[in-house]
Amino acid sequence: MDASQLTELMSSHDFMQLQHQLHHNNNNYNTDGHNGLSSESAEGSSRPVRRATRRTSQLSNNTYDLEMTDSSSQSDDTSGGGGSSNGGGSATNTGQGSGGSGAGSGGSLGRGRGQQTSSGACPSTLTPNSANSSSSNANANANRRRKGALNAKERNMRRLESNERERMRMHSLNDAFQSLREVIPHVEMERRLSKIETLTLAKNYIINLTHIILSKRNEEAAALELNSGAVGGVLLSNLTAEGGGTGTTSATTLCFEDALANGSAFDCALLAATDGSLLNAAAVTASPAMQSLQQPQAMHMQTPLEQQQQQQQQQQSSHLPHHQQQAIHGHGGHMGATMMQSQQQQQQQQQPPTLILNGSTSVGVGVGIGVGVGVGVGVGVVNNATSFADINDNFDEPFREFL
DNA sequence: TAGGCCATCTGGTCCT
DNA sequence: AGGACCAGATGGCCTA
Repeated sequence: MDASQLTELMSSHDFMQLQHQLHHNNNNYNTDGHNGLSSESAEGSSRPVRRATRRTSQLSNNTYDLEMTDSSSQSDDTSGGGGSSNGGGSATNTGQGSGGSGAGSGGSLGRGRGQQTSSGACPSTLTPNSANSSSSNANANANRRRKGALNAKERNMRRLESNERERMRMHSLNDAFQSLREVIPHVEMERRLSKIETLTLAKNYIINLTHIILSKRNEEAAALELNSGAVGGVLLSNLTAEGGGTGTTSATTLCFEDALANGSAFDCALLAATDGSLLNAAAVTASPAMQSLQQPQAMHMQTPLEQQQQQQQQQQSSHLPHHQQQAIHGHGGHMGATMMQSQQQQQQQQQPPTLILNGSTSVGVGVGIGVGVGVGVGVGVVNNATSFADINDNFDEPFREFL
């Protein structure tokens, strides 16, 4: 898959096609999920290597002359960078800075942030000149030169510090981009995603997930009506059963981590049981690409037949007694006797819905997880539960209504 | 060789 | 006042 194809897919928001492409791609690009830089460099992408090289080289080539004391070239021109002995950037600024109408000043005018008080002239360049004109005797000039010399050295130091901070800031930004690359499902490429590609894919992926959530929510709402008030599988919705004698609604947990770790089929059975019974389950098909981030060998696209079988299983399970349902397909670390006890305990309380995003973010305490071929009942106890209201504030529509 | 992408420097602006 | 943020400029690296 080349860049043009990827761009086309990104523009079409077609993540299913992306998944399909991924399914046919045997490349193990970025499958470790954590060491993106090293893995990519080992797989032929030169960008990470180049970045690391440039990090060190730039630092070592930083030839700022901290001993420069020529106030005529530095104190009078704060924007031209005359004292800088760095690369081409400062060379260009030397010609533009003193003019006050260089590209830098013009570019800042276009920023939406804040107000602009000048229309191109650089105010900072006037301050040293005005200070210079205020002193007329030799002592004052000498003091000014000494002061200017100190200012030059100090400015150089400040500039170095500022450059270092800017580098660190950009590095953190790039690290964030890398983290984003690692969680976005995308078709393997011989090179890593560029920044713009990463952002575009992330945006489209969020859009697709939103659509999935909304569609599932609609399905559950329809199922809820068919079941005459029975509480069905709920996806990120805090449904409260008011009819059918079902009592209160327990927490609903959507554990993407479980889905990712489940292997072949990663259909989340989302349970919202009032008394622990499994009434319905929603199958959420996670992205194979996302799954491949943690399990590169596993790749399973749910076929229509499998979906039908799963629906049948779900329907069968929905008629099982409580104790039998608990025995169905327990899942991994979230299952077990103690978990069941915890579930019963937690069912005594009305819990907010829980959203676990790849094991890193947790909201509230969740009860009821079923992942895999069948459906099951489990208890997911989420540590470090954050205040539900606080988390809710971090979500924008349409997700806020789900929480 | 042109174009894309990136890292870095730099100065301006805003915020605390 | 100092730091964060931003955007322009520049040069290097890579690929088609």
